[in-house]
Amino acid sequence: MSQASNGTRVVDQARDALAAYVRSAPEGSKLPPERELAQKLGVSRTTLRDGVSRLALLGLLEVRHGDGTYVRSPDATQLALPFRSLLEYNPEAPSELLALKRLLEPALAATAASNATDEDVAALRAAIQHERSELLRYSDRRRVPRRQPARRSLESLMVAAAGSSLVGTLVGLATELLRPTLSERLPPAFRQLAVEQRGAIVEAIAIGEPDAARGAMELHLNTLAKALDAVDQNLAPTREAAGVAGAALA
Amino acid sequence: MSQASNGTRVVDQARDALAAYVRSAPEGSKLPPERELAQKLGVSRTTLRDGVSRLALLGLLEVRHGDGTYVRSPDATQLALPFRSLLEYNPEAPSELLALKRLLEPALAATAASNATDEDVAALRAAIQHERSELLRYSDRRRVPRRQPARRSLESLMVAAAGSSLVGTLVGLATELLRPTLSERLPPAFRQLAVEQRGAIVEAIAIGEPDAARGAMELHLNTLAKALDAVDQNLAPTREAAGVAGAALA
DNA sequence: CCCTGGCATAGGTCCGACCTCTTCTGCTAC
DNA sequence: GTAGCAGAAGAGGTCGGACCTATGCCAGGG
Repeated sequence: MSQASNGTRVVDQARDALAAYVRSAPEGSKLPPERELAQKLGVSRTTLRDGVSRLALLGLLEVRHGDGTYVRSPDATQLALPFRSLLEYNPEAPSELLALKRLLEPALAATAASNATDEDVAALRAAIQHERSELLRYSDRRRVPRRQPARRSLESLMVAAAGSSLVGTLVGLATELLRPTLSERLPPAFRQLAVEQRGAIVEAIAIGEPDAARGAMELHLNTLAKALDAVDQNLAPTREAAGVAGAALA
Repeated sequence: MSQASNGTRVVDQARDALAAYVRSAPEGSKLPPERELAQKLGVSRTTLRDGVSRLALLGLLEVRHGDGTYVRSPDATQLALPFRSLLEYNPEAPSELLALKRLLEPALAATAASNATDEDVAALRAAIQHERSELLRYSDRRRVPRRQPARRSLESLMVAAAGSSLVGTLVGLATELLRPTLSERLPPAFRQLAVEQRGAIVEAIAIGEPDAARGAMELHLNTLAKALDAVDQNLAPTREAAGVAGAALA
């Protein structure tokens, strides 16, 4: 195992024992009560709780007050926590997240285009259709309402279509961290263009053309970057970025 | 502040209070003892320790047994922890890490070529020279000795030259996680080629040619990927990967 | 001058008690 | 018979205090 794990501290042993326990347990299963588990591992409940807390922070466990502790599979949402604290210090975070997406997502879209199943394509189209209908319904309001948690984003579906890889996890992470900034700072008029660009990505994936998907994604992210830059300089972003997108589409 | 922070749990309040404390404290400063700090925040020492443990896991604090708790600035090393646990499950981790590096590092090398100062270049050349001498000294041994902690890797210097960005952090992270696998699974004969390829990258950065740096980095990573694939299939990697590198150099 | 030993202080672990929340159960009222 | 509420049971959350162990510092002896 990793050499960073061992140590003379009891809590590390407890954490490793717990990690081994969790590894062999099925997703969603319930752990024994803390008192019982502590006795079984030969440590105090305080120490056990410390170890549980660390694994919970890593997303391997979910602790529910009054109910129990459950085995979870870590995903981007859990990993977002450490990154969030890191990015809170940095005012450049949005542009850096976007830069990261520009490096990763074109490749991810290409992979998705090669691997997507019919079900993936159906889900992607449904997501786009949902975005379109949402756009129509709330086009006259300033604030976009809270999106339904059940509805997965285009990015997460793309990640699924490309296969759950490290790159996919990072893309999901960056997307989640960037989402609030985009919805706050970009004018609503931009959503129309963004949705259509995302639709183009989906269709490129649907017909299984990696290069087309890559190009469509690059175009989309370039547009977003331009818009964000314009907002940063207190300019009206609509004209310039829309012009860029239009020229590229022609 | 983040809405994920608040909650009815005492430990969350303590953690937030601590985070605020840490934010305003200078790097390297020492926190008050746990007993005192717990009383000051109005929570028990158990709860305070839980909060401290979480911030330590995020890399914002460093706890030293018998000494004290110190304020730290989070870096890639700290962020590596959650990722390490995530990647321990995945046997495909090395190839995925390498895939990530292939997406990020060429761009990073290009940026470094545009931004590197004379001091950066000097440090990069020194790092390469050190790798060369190390190669000579230990060329007849199987194991490469533990590298000096004071000596920074080519990657971390490149990150510094490119400016400390999110992409740089991720590259440093991937490099650190991948290092043990590479040193274990790649034959020692490969180090000679790798060092020379890295030297080419450094010289491209030195003369300020982004495209050359990008290309040199792509070549280096392609070679690594080929070699790793060959090892995975229990083949002798030297011939094939060296051939690829030679062809690309011609 | 260096080394060594011990003391003060810091974090690490344990215990046992109590609090709060969730769930389930069984009684009660309609 | 069913809907709804109250209580019990059991889970995690918090507490305070005791003791263990590692570190840093300083005095004393070589």
